[in-house]
Amino acid sequence: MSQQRHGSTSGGSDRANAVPAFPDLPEATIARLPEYLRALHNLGEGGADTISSEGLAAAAGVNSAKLRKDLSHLGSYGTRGVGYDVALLIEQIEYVLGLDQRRAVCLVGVGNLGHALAGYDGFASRGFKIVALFDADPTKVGERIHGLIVHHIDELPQVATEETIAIGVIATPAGAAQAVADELVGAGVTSILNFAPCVLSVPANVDVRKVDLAIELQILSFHEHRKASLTALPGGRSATGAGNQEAVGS
Amino acid sequence: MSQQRHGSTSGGSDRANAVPAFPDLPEATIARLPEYLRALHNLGEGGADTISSEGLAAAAGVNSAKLRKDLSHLGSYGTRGVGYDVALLIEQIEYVLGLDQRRAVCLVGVGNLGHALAGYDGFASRGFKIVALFDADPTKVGERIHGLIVHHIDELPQVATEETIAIGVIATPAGAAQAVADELVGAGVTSILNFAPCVLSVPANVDVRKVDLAIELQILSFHEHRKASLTALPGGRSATGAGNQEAVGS
DNA sequence: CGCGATTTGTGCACGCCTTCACAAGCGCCT
DNA sequence: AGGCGCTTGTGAAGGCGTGCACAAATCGCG
Repeated sequence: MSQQRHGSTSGGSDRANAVPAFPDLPEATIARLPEYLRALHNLGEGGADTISSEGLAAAAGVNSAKLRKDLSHLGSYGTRGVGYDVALLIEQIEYVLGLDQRRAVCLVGVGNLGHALAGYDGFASRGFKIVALFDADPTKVGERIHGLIVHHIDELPQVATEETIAIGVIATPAGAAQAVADELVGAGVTSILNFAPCVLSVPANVDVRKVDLAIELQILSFHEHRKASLTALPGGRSATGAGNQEAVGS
Repeated sequence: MSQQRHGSTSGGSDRANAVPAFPDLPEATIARLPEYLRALHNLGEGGADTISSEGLAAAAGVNSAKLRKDLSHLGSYGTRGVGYDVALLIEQIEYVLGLDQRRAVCLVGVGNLGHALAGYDGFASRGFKIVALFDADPTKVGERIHGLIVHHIDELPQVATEETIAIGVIATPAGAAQAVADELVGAGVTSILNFAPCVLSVPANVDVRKVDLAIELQILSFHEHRKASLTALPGGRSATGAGNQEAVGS
Protein backbone atom coordinates (compact mmCIF):
# COMPACT_ATOMS: atom_id res chain seq x y z
CA MET A 1 0.00 0.00 0.00
CA SER A 2 1.34 3.35 -0.85
CA GLN A 3 -0.70 5.65 1.31
CA GLN A 4 0.55 6.80 4.64
CA ARG A 5 -1.41 6.24 7.82
CA HIS A 6 -5.14 6.03 8.21
CA GLY A 7 -5.76 6.97 11.76
CA SER A 8 -4.90 3.60 13.19
CA THR A 9 -3.98 4.61 16.71
CA SER A 10 -6.84 6.91 17.55
CA GLY A 11 -9.52 4.31 17.63
CA GLY A 12 -11.90 6.96 18.85
CA SER A 13 -15.24 5.43 19.70
CA ASP A 14 -14.14 2.38 21.63
CA ARG A 15 -16.92 -0.15 21.13
CA ALA A 16 -20.63 -0.65 21.38
CA ASN A 17 -21.17 2.81 20.02
CA ALA A 18 -24.75 3.55 19.17
CA VAL A 19 -24.45 3.55 15.40
CA PRO A 20 -20.82 3.46 14.40
CA ALA A 21 -21.96 3.78 10.80
CA PHE A 22 -19.64 0.91 9.99
CA PRO A 23 -18.09 -1.90 11.92
CA ASP A 24 -14.54 -0.94 10.98
CA LEU A 25 -14.06 -2.66 7.69
CA PRO A 26 -10.58 -4.02 7.02
CA GLU A 27 -8.59 -1.67 4.84
CA ALA A 28 -7.94 -4.47 2.36
CA THR A 29 -11.67 -5.00 1.99
CA ILE A 30 -12.32 -1.33 1.39
CA ALA A 31 -9.74 -1.28 -1.37
CA ARG A 32 -11.55 -4.10 -3.13
CA LEU A 33 -15.10 -2.77 -2.83
CA PRO A 34 -14.74 -0.40 -5.78
CA GLU A 35 -13.61 -3.31 -7.91
CA TYR A 36 -16.67 -5.31 -6.91
CA LEU A 37 -18.80 -2.32 -7.67
CA ARG A 38 -17.42 -1.97 -11.17
CA ALA A 39 -17.94 -5.67 -11.83
CA LEU A 40 -21.51 -5.43 -10.53
CA HIS A 41 -22.30 -2.52 -12.82
CA ASN A 42 -20.99 -4.49 -15.77
CA LEU A 43 -23.06 -7.52 -14.80
CA GLY A 44 -26.12 -5.38 -14.26
CA GLU A 45 -25.82 -3.84 -17.70
CA GLY A 46 -25.49 -7.35 -19.06
CA GLY A 47 -28.95 -8.10 -17.73
CA ALA A 48 -27.94 -10.21 -14.76
CA ASP A 49 -30.38 -10.12 -11.89
CA THR A 50 -28.46 -12.14 -9.34
CA ILE A 51 -24.85 -13.25 -9.26
CA SER A 52 -23.07 -15.95 -7.32
CA SER A 53 -19.96 -15.25 -5.34
CA GLU A 54 -18.06 -17.39 -7.79
CA GLY A 55 -19.22 -15.37 -10.74
CA LEU A 56 -18.70 -12.01 -9.12
CA ALA A 57 -15.28 -13.04 -7.87
CA ALA A 58 -14.27 -14.03 -11.38
CA ALA A 59 -15.48 -10.73 -12.78
CA ALA A 60 -13.55 -8.84 -10.13
CA GLY A 61 -10.43 -10.93 -10.41
CA VAL A 62 -10.36 -12.26 -6.86
CA ASN A 63 -10.90 -15.45 -4.92
CA SER A 64 -14.51 -16.33 -4.22
CA ALA A 65 -13.86 -17.00 -0.54
CA LYS A 66 -12.25 -13.59 -0.20
CA LEU A 67 -15.20 -11.95 -1.85
CA ARG A 68 -17.70 -13.65 0.43
CA LYS A 69 -15.73 -12.63 3.48
CA ASP A 70 -15.47 -9.08 2.24
CA LEU A 71 -19.19 -8.85 1.62
CA SER A 72 -20.01 -10.50 4.91
CA HIS A 73 -18.32 -7.60 6.65
CA LEU A 74 -21.02 -5.25 5.49
CA GLY A 75 -23.90 -7.53 6.35
CA SER A 76 -25.76 -10.44 4.87
CA TYR A 77 -27.03 -9.28 1.53
CA GLY A 78 -26.91 -12.60 -0.23
CA THR A 79 -29.35 -15.48 -0.43
CA ARG A 80 -28.05 -18.96 0.16
CA GLY A 81 -28.52 -21.21 -2.80
CA VAL A 82 -29.16 -18.25 -5.06
CA GLY A 83 -26.47 -15.62 -4.82
CA TYR A 84 -26.43 -11.87 -4.46
CA ASP A 85 -29.04 -9.48 -5.78
CA VAL A 86 -27.08 -7.29 -8.13
CA ALA A 87 -29.08 -4.11 -7.67
CA LEU A 88 -29.24 -4.45 -3.90
CA LEU A 89 -25.54 -5.12 -3.61
CA ILE A 90 -24.71 -2.14 -5.79
CA GLU A 91 -26.83 0.02 -3.55
CA GLN A 92 -25.17 -1.30 -0.42
CA ILE A 93 -21.61 -0.91 -1.62
CA GLU A 94 -22.31 2.56 -2.92
CA TYR A 95 -23.74 3.50 0.42
CA VAL A 96 -20.76 2.13 2.31
CA LEU A 97 -18.34 3.94 0.04
CA GLY A 98 -20.35 7.11 0.42
CA LEU A 99 -21.00 7.31 -3.30
CA ASP A 100 -24.68 8.03 -2.84
CA GLN A 101 -23.77 11.62 -2.19
CA ARG A 102 -21.98 13.54 -4.89
CA ARG A 103 -18.56 14.67 -3.76
CA ALA A 104 -16.87 17.79 -4.98
CA VAL A 105 -13.26 17.44 -6.04
CA CYS A 106 -10.74 20.13 -6.84
CA LEU A 107 -7.65 19.58 -8.90
CA VAL A 108 -4.42 21.49 -8.42
CA GLY A 109 -1.87 21.50 -11.20
CA VAL A 110 -3.06 21.43 -14.80
CA GLY A 111 0.18 20.33 -16.39
CA ASN A 112 0.55 17.26 -18.48
CA LEU A 113 -1.08 14.90 -16.03
CA GLY A 114 -3.54 17.34 -14.48
CA HIS A 115 -4.89 18.18 -17.90
CA ALA A 116 -5.71 14.53 -18.48
CA LEU A 117 -7.21 14.08 -15.05
CA ALA A 118 -9.52 17.03 -15.60
CA GLY A 119 -11.05 15.21 -18.53
CA TYR A 120 -10.99 11.71 -17.14
CA ASP A 121 -14.36 10.06 -17.59
CA GLY A 122 -13.94 7.63 -14.72
CA PHE A 123 -14.39 10.34 -12.12
CA ALA A 124 -17.75 11.65 -13.21
CA SER A 125 -19.12 8.19 -13.85
CA ARG A 126 -18.53 7.29 -10.22
CA GLY A 127 -20.18 10.33 -8.75
CA PHE A 128 -17.16 12.56 -8.42
CA LYS A 129 -17.39 16.02 -9.84
CA ILE A 130 -14.41 18.22 -10.42
CA VAL A 131 -15.63 21.65 -9.46
CA ALA A 132 -12.45 23.69 -9.69
CA LEU A 133 -9.03 23.71 -11.29
CA PHE A 134 -6.04 25.52 -9.86
CA ASP A 135 -2.50 26.24 -10.94
CA ALA A 136 0.32 28.48 -9.81
CA ASP A 137 1.42 29.36 -13.32
CA PRO A 138 -0.10 32.75 -14.26
CA THR A 139 -0.01 31.85 -17.94
CA LYS A 140 -2.37 28.99 -17.31
CA VAL A 141 -4.83 30.91 -15.17
CA GLY A 142 -7.95 31.69 -17.14
CA GLU A 143 -7.47 28.83 -19.54
CA ARG A 144 -10.54 26.71 -20.11
CA ILE A 145 -10.01 22.98 -19.77
CA HIS A 146 -12.86 20.54 -20.36
CA GLY A 147 -15.38 23.21 -19.48
CA LEU A 148 -13.67 24.48 -16.37
CA ILE A 149 -11.66 27.65 -15.96
CA VAL A 150 -8.28 27.45 -14.28
CA HIS A 151 -8.05 29.60 -11.18
CA HIS A 152 -4.90 30.78 -9.49
CA ILE A 153 -3.95 28.71 -6.49
CA ASP A 154 -4.35 31.75 -4.24
CA GLU A 155 -8.07 31.80 -4.98
CA LEU A 156 -8.50 28.39 -3.41
CA PRO A 157 -9.76 29.65 -0.03
CA GLN A 158 -12.38 31.80 -1.71
CA VAL A 159 -13.62 29.04 -3.98
CA ALA A 160 -13.71 26.66 -1.02
CA THR A 161 -16.12 28.94 0.80
CA GLU A 162 -18.53 28.86 -2.13
CA GLU A 163 -18.64 25.11 -2.24
CA THR A 164 -17.57 22.52 0.27
CA ILE A 165 -14.65 20.62 -1.20
CA ALA A 166 -13.76 17.46 0.64
CA ILE A 167 -11.29 15.93 -1.78
CA GLY A 168 -8.29 17.53 -3.41
CA VAL A 169 -6.13 16.09 -6.15
CA ILE A 170 -2.51 17.20 -6.40
CA ALA A 171 -0.95 16.93 -9.83
CA THR A 172 1.85 19.44 -9.40
CA PRO A 173 5.61 18.93 -9.49
CA ALA A 174 7.01 17.43 -6.31
CA GLY A 175 8.51 20.71 -5.17
CA ALA A 176 5.14 22.42 -4.95
CA ALA A 177 3.12 19.55 -3.55
CA GLN A 178 3.65 20.17 0.17
CA ALA A 179 2.69 23.84 -0.11
CA VAL A 180 -0.40 22.90 -2.08
CA ALA A 181 -1.31 20.26 0.48
CA ASP A 182 -1.04 22.85 3.24
CA GLU A 183 -3.34 25.17 1.35
CA LEU A 184 -5.83 22.40 0.69
CA VAL A 185 -5.88 21.45 4.35
CA GLY A 186 -6.31 25.08 5.27
CA ALA A 187 -9.29 25.28 2.94
CA GLY A 188 -10.97 22.38 4.71
CA VAL A 189 -10.03 19.51 2.45
CA THR A 190 -9.81 16.27 4.40
CA SER A 191 -8.81 13.82 1.68
CA ILE A 192 -5.96 14.19 -0.76
CA LEU A 193 -5.03 12.16 -3.79
CA ASN A 194 -1.38 12.88 -4.46
CA PHE A 195 0.22 12.24 -7.84
CA ALA A 196 3.40 14.11 -6.98
CA PRO A 197 6.37 11.88 -6.19
CA CYS A 198 6.95 13.01 -2.63
CA VAL A 199 5.84 12.41 0.93
CA LEU A 200 3.20 14.75 2.23
CA SER A 201 2.92 15.88 5.81
CA VAL A 202 -0.66 16.49 6.85
CA PRO A 203 -2.72 16.55 10.06
CA ALA A 204 -3.89 13.22 11.37
CA ASN A 205 -7.49 13.76 10.35
CA VAL A 206 -6.56 14.15 6.69
CA ASP A 207 -6.30 11.04 4.54
CA VAL A 208 -3.69 10.89 1.84
CA ARG A 209 -3.43 8.37 -0.93
CA LYS A 210 -0.49 8.44 -3.23
CA VAL A 211 -0.31 7.32 -6.82
CA ASP A 212 3.14 7.27 -8.32
CA LEU A 213 3.20 6.10 -11.90
CA ALA A 214 6.97 5.74 -11.94
CA ILE A 215 6.89 3.48 -8.92
CA GLU A 216 4.55 1.08 -10.65
CA LEU A 217 6.95 0.80 -13.53
CA GLN A 218 9.87 0.21 -11.19
CA ILE A 219 8.03 -2.65 -9.52
CA LEU A 220 7.42 -4.18 -12.92
CA SER A 221 11.07 -3.62 -13.70
CA PHE A 222 12.04 -5.66 -10.67
CA HIS A 223 9.94 -8.56 -11.82
CA GLU A 224 11.45 -8.25 -15.28
CA HIS A 225 14.88 -8.34 -13.73
CA ARG A 226 13.95 -11.39 -11.67
CA LYS A 227 12.44 -13.23 -14.60
CA ALA A 228 15.47 -12.48 -16.73
CA SER A 229 17.85 -13.78 -14.09
CA LEU A 230 15.80 -16.93 -13.71
CA THR A 231 15.86 -17.81 -17.39
CA ALA A 232 19.59 -17.13 -17.41
CA LEU A 233 20.17 -19.74 -14.76
CA PRO A 234 22.15 -22.81 -15.85
CA GLY A 235 19.58 -25.41 -14.96
CA GLY A 236 16.61 -23.11 -14.47
CA ARG A 237 13.44 -24.16 -16.23
CA SER A 238 12.29 -21.45 -18.57
CA ALA A 239 9.87 -18.96 -17.12
CA THR A 240 7.44 -19.62 -19.96
CA GLY A 241 6.79 -23.13 -18.74
CA ALA A 242 3.49 -22.78 -16.97
CA GLY A 243 1.52 -20.88 -19.54
CA ASN A 244 -1.92 -21.48 -18.15
CA GLN A 245 -4.52 -18.80 -18.57
CA GLU A 246 -6.43 -17.26 -15.78
CA ALA A 247 -10.08 -18.18 -15.79
CA VAL A 248 -11.34 -14.69 -15.13
CA GLY A 249 -13.53 -12.56 -17.30
CA SER A 250 -16.57 -13.75 -19.13
CA MET B 1 -2.70 -4.29 -3.58
CA SER B 2 -4.52 -3.99 -6.80
CA GLN B 3 -2.53 -6.18 -9.11
CA GLN B 4 -3.52 -9.74 -9.73
CA ARG B 5 -1.17 -12.64 -9.00
CA HIS B 6 2.56 -12.65 -9.12
CA GLY B 7 3.46 -16.24 -9.74
CA SER B 8 2.86 -17.35 -6.21
CA THR B 9 2.11 -21.00 -6.83
CA SER B 10 4.84 -21.88 -9.26
CA GLY B 11 7.74 -21.51 -6.91
CA GLY B 12 10.02 -22.74 -9.64
CA SER B 13 13.53 -23.25 -8.38
CA ASP B 14 12.83 -24.84 -5.03
CA ARG B 15 15.69 -23.85 -2.79
CA ALA B 16 19.44 -23.73 -2.49
CA ASN B 17 19.68 -22.66 -6.07
CA ALA B 18 23.16 -21.70 -7.14
CA VAL B 19 22.64 -17.96 -7.57
CA PRO B 20 18.97 -17.12 -7.29
CA ALA B 21 19.86 -13.55 -8.22
CA PHE B 22 17.74 -12.48 -5.29
CA PRO B 23 16.69 -14.10 -2.09
CA ASP B 24 13.00 -13.65 -2.83
CA LEU B 25 12.31 -10.23 -1.45
CA PRO B 26 8.91 -9.77 0.18
CA GLU B 27 6.49 -8.10 -2.19
CA ALA B 28 5.82 -5.39 0.34
CA THR B 29 9.50 -4.57 0.45
CA ILE B 30 9.77 -4.37 -3.32
CA ALA B 31 6.92 -1.91 -3.42
CA ARG B 32 8.76 0.37 -1.02
CA LEU B 33 12.19 0.25 -2.64
CA PRO B 34 11.32 2.83 -5.30
CA GLU B 35 10.22 5.19 -2.55
CA TYR B 36 13.52 4.74 -0.76
CA LEU B 37 15.30 5.32 -4.01
CA ARG B 38 13.54 8.59 -4.61
CA ALA B 39 14.29 9.76 -1.09
CA LEU B 40 17.95 8.80 -1.52
CA HIS B 41 18.23 10.78 -4.73
CA ASN B 42 16.78 13.80 -3.00
CA LEU B 43 19.18 13.43 -0.11
CA GLY B 44 22.10 12.94 -2.44
CA GLU B 45 21.31 16.11 -4.33
CA GLY B 46 21.12 17.85 -1.01
CA GLY B 47 24.74 16.96 -0.43
CA ALA B 48 24.24 14.20 2.10
CA ASP B 49 26.97 11.59 2.10
CA THR B 50 25.51 9.17 4.58
CA ILE B 51 22.04 8.86 6.04
CA SER B 52 20.72 7.10 9.11
CA SER B 53 17.80 4.74 8.94
CA GLU B 54 15.82 7.24 10.96
CA GLY B 55 16.49 10.02 8.49
CA LEU B 56 15.84 7.97 5.42
CA ALA B 57 12.70 6.53 6.91
CA ALA B 58 11.41 10.03 7.59
CA ALA B 59 12.17 11.11 4.03
CA ALA B 60 10.39 8.07 2.65
CA GLY B 61 7.43 8.29 5.01
CA VAL B 62 7.86 4.95 6.76
CA ASN B 63 8.88 3.49 10.08
CA SER B 64 12.61 3.24 10.66
CA ALA B 65 12.43 -0.38 11.80
CA LYS B 66 10.58 -1.29 8.65
CA LEU B 67 13.17 0.43 6.55
CA ARG B 68 16.04 -1.37 8.24
CA LYS B 69 14.36 -4.72 7.77
CA ASP B 70 13.66 -3.94 4.15
CA LEU B 71 17.25 -2.99 3.48
CA SER B 72 18.57 -5.95 5.42
CA HIS B 73 16.84 -8.19 2.91
CA LEU B 74 19.17 -7.07 0.19
CA GLY B 75 22.32 -7.33 2.27
CA SER B 76 24.26 -5.32 4.79
CA TYR B 77 25.06 -2.05 3.14
CA GLY B 78 25.01 0.10 6.24
CA THR B 79 27.64 0.89 8.83
CA ARG B 80 26.71 0.61 12.46
CA GLY B 81 27.10 3.85 14.28
CA VAL B 82 27.19 5.80 11.04
CA GLY B 83 24.32 4.93 8.73
CA TYR B 84 24.00 4.09 5.06
CA ASP B 85 26.24 5.33 2.30
CA VAL B 86 23.86 7.20 0.04
CA ALA B 87 25.64 6.55 -3.25
CA LEU B 88 26.22 2.88 -2.50
CA LEU B 89 22.65 2.32 -1.44
CA ILE B 90 21.32 4.02 -4.55
CA GLU B 91 23.48 1.75 -6.64
CA GLN B 92 22.29 -1.33 -4.82
CA ILE B 93 18.59 -0.56 -5.00
CA GLU B 94 18.84 0.39 -8.66
CA TYR B 95 20.55 -2.91 -9.33
CA VAL B 96 17.92 -4.90 -7.47
CA LEU B 97 15.12 -3.11 -9.28
CA GLY B 98 16.87 -3.69 -12.57
CA LEU B 99 17.09 0.02 -13.26
CA ASP B 100 20.71 -0.18 -14.31
CA GLN B 101 19.53 -1.33 -17.70
CA ARG B 102 17.29 0.90 -19.74
CA ARG B 103 13.93 -0.71 -20.37
CA ALA B 104 11.86 -0.06 -23.42
CA VAL B 105 8.20 0.70 -22.82
CA CYS B 106 5.38 0.93 -25.29
CA LEU B 107 2.14 2.75 -24.69
CA VAL B 108 -1.17 1.73 -26.18
CA GLY B 109 -3.99 4.25 -26.27
CA VAL B 110 -3.19 7.92 -26.74
CA GLY B 111 -6.45 9.32 -25.49
CA ASN B 112 -6.78 11.74 -22.67
CA LEU B 113 -4.67 9.77 -20.22
CA GLY B 114 -2.30 8.17 -22.68
CA HIS B 115 -1.41 11.56 -24.05
CA ALA B 116 -0.31 12.66 -20.63
CA LEU B 117 1.58 9.47 -19.92
CA ALA B 118 3.53 9.85 -23.14
CA GLY B 119 4.91 13.11 -21.86
CA TYR B 120 5.32 12.18 -18.22
CA ASP B 121 8.77 13.13 -16.99
CA GLY B 122 8.87 10.58 -14.22
CA PHE B 123 9.32 7.71 -16.63
CA ALA B 124 12.43 8.92 -18.40
CA SER B 125 14.03 10.12 -15.19
CA ARG B 126 13.90 6.58 -13.83
CA GLY B 127 15.42 4.88 -16.81
CA PHE B 128 12.26 4.02 -18.68
CA LYS B 129 12.03 5.02 -22.29
CA ILE B 130 8.81 5.04 -24.22
CA VAL B 131 9.81 3.76 -27.63
CA ALA B 132 6.45 3.45 -29.34
CA LEU B 133 2.88 4.71 -29.20
CA PHE B 134 -0.09 2.79 -30.51
CA ASP B 135 -3.77 3.43 -30.98
CA ALA B 136 -6.65 1.78 -32.75
CA ASP B 137 -8.19 5.03 -33.94
CA PRO B 138 -7.09 5.67 -37.56
CA THR B 139 -7.47 9.41 -37.11
CA LYS B 140 -4.81 9.36 -34.43
CA VAL B 141 -2.32 7.23 -36.34
CA GLY B 142 0.49 9.37 -37.67
CA GLU B 143 0.01 12.04 -35.07
CA ARG B 144 3.20 13.16 -33.37
CA ILE B 145 3.05 13.26 -29.58
CA HIS B 146 6.00 14.40 -27.53
CA GLY B 147 8.37 13.44 -30.30
CA LEU B 148 6.88 10.05 -31.03
CA ILE B 149 4.65 9.05 -33.91
CA VAL B 150 1.49 7.10 -33.17
CA HIS B 151 1.38 3.74 -34.90
CA HIS B 152 -1.67 1.63 -35.52
CA ILE B 153 -2.10 -1.15 -33.04
CA ASP B 154 -1.75 -3.73 -35.82
CA GLU B 155 1.84 -2.65 -36.34
CA LEU B 156 2.74 -3.73 -32.84
CA PRO B 157 4.23 -7.11 -33.81
CA GLN B 158 6.44 -5.49 -36.39
CA VAL B 159 7.69 -2.78 -34.07
CA ALA B 160 8.32 -5.38 -31.38
CA THR B 161 10.68 -7.25 -33.67
CA GLU B 162 12.75 -4.13 -34.20
CA GLU B 163 13.20 -3.52 -30.51
CA THR B 164 12.66 -5.77 -27.55
CA ILE B 165 9.79 -4.35 -25.55
CA ALA B 166 9.39 -5.84 -22.11
CA ILE B 167 6.82 -3.49 -20.62
CA GLY B 168 3.54 -2.36 -22.08
CA VAL B 169 1.24 0.34 -20.76
CA ILE B 170 -2.47 0.11 -21.51
CA ALA B 171 -4.36 3.39 -21.49
CA THR B 172 -7.30 2.38 -23.61
CA PRO B 173 -10.99 2.20 -22.74
CA ALA B 174 -11.92 -0.89 -20.75
CA GLY B 175 -13.58 -2.56 -23.69
CA ALA B 176 -10.39 -2.69 -25.70
CA ALA B 177 -7.99 -3.52 -22.90
CA GLN B 178 -8.18 -7.31 -23.05
CA ALA B 179 -7.58 -7.43 -26.78
CA VAL B 180 -4.65 -5.07 -26.40
CA ALA B 181 -3.24 -7.19 -23.60
CA ASP B 182 -3.46 -10.27 -25.80
CA GLU B 183 -1.59 -8.49 -28.56
CA LEU B 184 1.06 -7.26 -26.15
CA VAL B 185 1.59 -10.74 -24.80
CA GLY B 186 1.78 -12.08 -28.32
CA ALA B 187 4.46 -9.53 -29.11
CA GLY B 188 6.58 -10.75 -26.22
CA VAL B 189 5.67 -8.23 -23.55
CA THR B 190 6.00 -9.78 -20.09
CA SER B 191 4.93 -6.86 -17.88
CA ILE B 192 1.82 -4.77 -18.24
CA LEU B 193 0.76 -1.60 -16.49
CA ASN B 194 -2.99 -1.37 -16.91
CA PHE B 195 -4.86 1.90 -16.51
CA ALA B 196 -8.10 0.53 -17.92
CA PRO B 197 -10.78 -0.24 -15.33
CA CYS B 198 -11.09 -3.94 -15.98
CA VAL B 199 -9.56 -7.29 -15.09
CA LEU B 200 -7.02 -8.63 -17.52
CA SER B 201 -6.48 -12.28 -18.23
CA VAL B 202 -2.88 -13.05 -19.08
CA PRO B 203 -0.52 -16.03 -18.98
CA ALA B 204 1.08 -16.81 -15.66
CA ASN B 205 4.49 -15.56 -16.67
CA VAL B 206 3.18 -12.08 -17.39
CA ASP B 207 2.99 -9.58 -14.54
CA VAL B 208 0.12 -7.15 -14.45
CA ARG B 209 -0.18 -4.11 -12.26
CA LYS B 210 -3.35 -2.11 -12.28
CA VAL B 211 -3.79 1.56 -11.58
CA ASP B 212 -7.36 2.77 -11.36
CA LEU B 213 -7.68 6.44 -10.61
CA ALA B 214 -11.39 6.21 -9.86
CA ILE B 215 -10.80 3.48 -7.29
CA GLU B 216 -8.42 5.72 -5.37
CA LEU B 217 -11.08 8.38 -5.18
CA GLN B 218 -13.65 5.87 -4.01
CA ILE B 219 -11.39 4.75 -1.20
CA LEU B 220 -11.01 8.35 -0.14
CA SER B 221 -14.75 8.72 -0.40
CA PHE B 222 -15.21 5.89 2.07
CA HIS B 223 -12.98 7.59 4.59
CA GLU B 224 -14.85 10.84 4.04
CA HIS B 225 -18.08 9.00 4.68
CA ARG B 226 -16.66 7.42 7.82
CA LYS B 227 -15.29 10.69 9.14
CA ALA B 228 -18.57 12.43 8.47
CA SER B 229 -20.54 9.78 10.31
CA LEU B 230 -18.19 10.00 13.27
CA THR B 231 -18.56 13.74 13.68
CA ALA B 232 -22.30 13.36 13.38
CA LEU B 233 -22.40 11.01 16.33
CA PRO B 234 -24.21 12.29 19.43
CA GLY B 235 -21.30 11.94 21.84
CA GLY B 236 -18.53 11.45 19.33
CA ARG B 237 -15.45 13.57 19.82
CA SER B 238 -14.84 15.70 16.79
CA ALA B 239 -12.55 14.17 14.23
CA THR B 240 -10.36 17.26 14.30
CA GLY B 241 -9.34 16.58 17.84
CA ALA B 242 -5.91 15.04 17.40
CA GLY B 243 -4.40 17.56 15.08
CA ASN B 244 -0.79 16.57 15.45
CA GLN B 245 1.47 16.84 12.47
CA GLU B 246 3.46 14.03 11.09
CA ALA B 247 7.17 14.47 11.53
CA VAL B 248 8.06 13.42 8.03
CA GLY B 249 9.74 15.43 5.34
CA SER B 250 12.58 17.82 5.88
C1' DC C 1 -44.18 -32.14 2.30
C1' DG C 2 -39.56 -33.82 2.13
C1' DC C 3 -35.24 -34.19 -0.15
C1' DG C 4 -31.34 -32.96 -2.79
C1' DA C 5 -28.72 -29.45 -5.12
C1' DT C 6 -26.71 -25.16 -4.61
C1' DT C 7 -24.68 -21.25 -2.45
C1' DT C 8 -23.76 -18.20 1.41
C1' DG C 9 -21.52 -17.15 5.75
C1' DT C 10 -17.79 -18.30 8.85
C1' DG C 11 -14.56 -20.82 12.22
C1' DC C 12 -9.92 -22.07 11.88
C1' DA C 13 -5.22 -22.47 10.59
C1' DC C 14 -1.47 -20.71 8.11
C1' DG C 15 1.66 -17.30 6.35
C1' DC C 16 3.07 -12.60 5.60
C1' DC C 17 4.04 -8.29 7.44
C1' DT C 18 4.83 -5.04 11.03
C1' DT C 19 6.72 -3.54 15.31
C1' DC C 20 9.34 -3.83 19.44
C1' DA C 21 13.41 -4.41 21.81
C1' DC C 22 18.05 -5.45 22.11
C1' DA C 23 22.59 -7.46 21.08
C1' DA C 24 26.42 -6.61 17.97
C1' DG C 25 29.41 -3.59 15.70
C1' DC C 26 31.58 0.80 14.43
C1' DG C 27 33.70 5.34 15.06
C1' DC C 28 35.25 8.92 17.94
C1' DC C 29 37.17 11.02 21.86
C1' DT C 30 40.14 11.04 25.62
C1' DA D 1 44.32 1.66 23.93
C1' DG D 2 40.05 1.79 26.08
C1' DG D 3 35.54 3.26 26.79
C1' DC D 4 31.34 5.47 25.32
C1' DG D 5 27.64 6.75 22.37
C1' DC D 6 25.36 5.87 18.28
C1' DT D 7 23.33 3.00 14.67
C1' DT D 8 22.54 -1.20 12.29
C1' DG D 9 20.79 -5.82 11.92
C1' DT D 10 17.70 -9.24 13.73
C1' DG D 11 15.08 -12.53 16.91
C1' DA D 12 10.56 -12.74 18.71
C1' DA D 13 5.86 -11.44 19.27
C1' DG D 14 1.66 -9.79 17.70
C1' DG D 15 -1.72 -8.47 14.16
C1' DC D 16 -3.71 -8.73 9.81
C1' DG D 17 -5.15 -11.00 5.73
C1' DT D 18 -5.93 -15.11 3.03
C1' DG D 19 -7.82 -19.52 1.88
C1' DC D 20 -9.78 -23.90 3.17
C1' DA D 21 -13.48 -26.53 4.46
C1' DC D 22 -17.87 -27.08 6.23
C1' DA D 23 -22.25 -26.03 8.62
C1' DA D 24 -26.44 -23.40 7.79
C1' DA D 25 -29.89 -21.87 4.81
C1' DT D 26 -32.66 -21.44 0.66
C1' DC D 27 -34.87 -22.92 -3.63
C1' DG D 28 -36.89 -26.20 -6.75
C1' DC D 29 -38.78 -30.50 -7.79
C1' DG D 30 -40.96 -34.76 -7.23
